[in-house]
Amino acid sequence: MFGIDEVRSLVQGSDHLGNEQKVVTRFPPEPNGYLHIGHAKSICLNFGIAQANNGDCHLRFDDTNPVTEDIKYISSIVEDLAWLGFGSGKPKHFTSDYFDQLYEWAEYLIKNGDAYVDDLSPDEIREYRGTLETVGKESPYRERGINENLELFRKMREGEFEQGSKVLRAKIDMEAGNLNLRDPIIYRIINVDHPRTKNSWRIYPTYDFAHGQSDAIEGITHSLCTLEFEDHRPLYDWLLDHLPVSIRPKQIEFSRLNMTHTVLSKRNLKYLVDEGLVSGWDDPRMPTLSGLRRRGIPADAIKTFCVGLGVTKANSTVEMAAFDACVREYLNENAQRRMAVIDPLKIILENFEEGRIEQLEVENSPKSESFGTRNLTFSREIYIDREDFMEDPPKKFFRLSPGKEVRLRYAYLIRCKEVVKDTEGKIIELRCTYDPETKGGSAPDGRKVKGILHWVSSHDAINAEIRFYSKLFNTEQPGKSAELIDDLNRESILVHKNCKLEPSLLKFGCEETVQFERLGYFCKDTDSSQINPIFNRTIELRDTWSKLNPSNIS
RNA sequence: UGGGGCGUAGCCAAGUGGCCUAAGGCACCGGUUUUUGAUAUCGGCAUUCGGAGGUUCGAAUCCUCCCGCCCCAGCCA
Repeated sequence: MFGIDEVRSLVQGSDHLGNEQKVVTRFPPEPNGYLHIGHAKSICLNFGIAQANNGDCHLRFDDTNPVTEDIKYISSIVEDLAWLGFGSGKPKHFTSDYFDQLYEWAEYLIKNGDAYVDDLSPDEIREYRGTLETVGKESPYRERGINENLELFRKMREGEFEQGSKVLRAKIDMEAGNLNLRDPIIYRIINVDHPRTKNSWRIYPTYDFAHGQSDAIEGITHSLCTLEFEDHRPLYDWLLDHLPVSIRPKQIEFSRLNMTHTVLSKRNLKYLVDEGLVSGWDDPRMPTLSGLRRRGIPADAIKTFCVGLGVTKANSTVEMAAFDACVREYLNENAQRRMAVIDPLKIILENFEEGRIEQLEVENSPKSESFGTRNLTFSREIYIDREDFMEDPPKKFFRLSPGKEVRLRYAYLIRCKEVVKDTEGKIIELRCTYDPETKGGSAPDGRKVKGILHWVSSHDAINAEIRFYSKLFNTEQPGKSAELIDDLNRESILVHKNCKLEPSLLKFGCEETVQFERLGYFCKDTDSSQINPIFNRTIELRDTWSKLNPSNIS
């Protein structure tokens, strides 16, 4: 087990390096999906170590399999990476750029008697490989002559053989306990054009034959990868030992990020998208970087979270609450405050003159004066949230109820005089009075008012749709004890229409997350338009009250 | 009776033989402050390090055995 500092010292104290060698790491996504928070961990680790050591970190697309990869993913990956604050904005490294070198090295192996062309079928290869508990047996083609191998391999390259009919294998040890060493396939025929090399190649190197070598070509000193590649390290080293490479990258494994209440595998994420269970890769409920961004989570909050993660070899699952805490901590310091009413309940202030409008200058954040101030308008008719009024309140409810007094944030103390209902008995309006002596919210007589409500003035409030997002799955480990779909939280999105916002909110951009006081953090959604503003709830505020009295929250 | 890993509080995780009757964060519980039931702040939360033996004056740290969990039988990465 090792911590991030140990990875750093591992890097710094590496004896496999020459004294003066610069540390170079790499982040090697395969262009076949979108980046998610798990990738962010790897990104922050790799780029972080490079920065800490005055080194470099290469974004390298590991594009060795043209059947699953697509060029369209490259731009999203580059974009997400740049959003996080890493990379130059344009991709510079591709495994496919090394196909010529890789091919040459394959011939080098053949010439040294370290690789051979195998005619066994895929089924036969599997059969010959043996099982976890029984050794494999050697292919009848294993002892072909070097010239025959060379000739066959060149014909493979020329496209003379059917896909699946031949492969190039490293000649290692069919009896090895580690299956990866049982003559691993290093080149296979794939009669498919490559997104970048087009129709130049009919054979493509496997991950095992491409990764370490690409590392060597780029001068990568530390190749950090996830635990499932531990078994591949002996092969990674074997290949480098048998090839004329000048530098020796070192593979170091650490555990991938797992989080509760979500899924972090391409397969499951793709399933959610393909089945229409979410609106797309950038659905605000998705743990993808594009989804988190759309939900309003700042890149810096993600980075802080990732830097704080343990870099160890223990399989672990981080509670979503830890991520939430990180997001709240960041937003509490950096987000401006505004007021918004989700479910408007009209209040008429009977003693406030009709037609009169008052301007109130209020701070944009209690955290720092540097956020500046804005004006709120106050008028005879205002809205509060329906949830903040109870006709027959429980004991500790200190919001508004008949006869009670509360403070309207930044404005005045008001007292509820009368509840107006429609014929159905639904409350449609509250008649209240305000205390003119309490402008700004403090009473000259020093009387304490515990309840404080957010509000907007009906005079200039704007209408908006607000989408409340919550965890995508109800269970901590979705799909563990049921089908994935059964664990889905069917209420992970709740849309509220006809919400009332203070007008200054119109000026905010999509990624400028603001706090709606007493409610949470929100940001404008990309679906938003001038006439139809839409906001996403990024995350709710901590709420001790609803936790203590869940039944009091409608 | 294949190989490779991992096991410190509900979660993540420091710790590499003595200052460990085990840091820190999240979660949780309780107090204070508060014009956000937010924030801030204070306090509580492992006599114990998967278990059992052993070595040692001294062990989470070293040794032995045992138990549990994860990964590997793609011409995926």
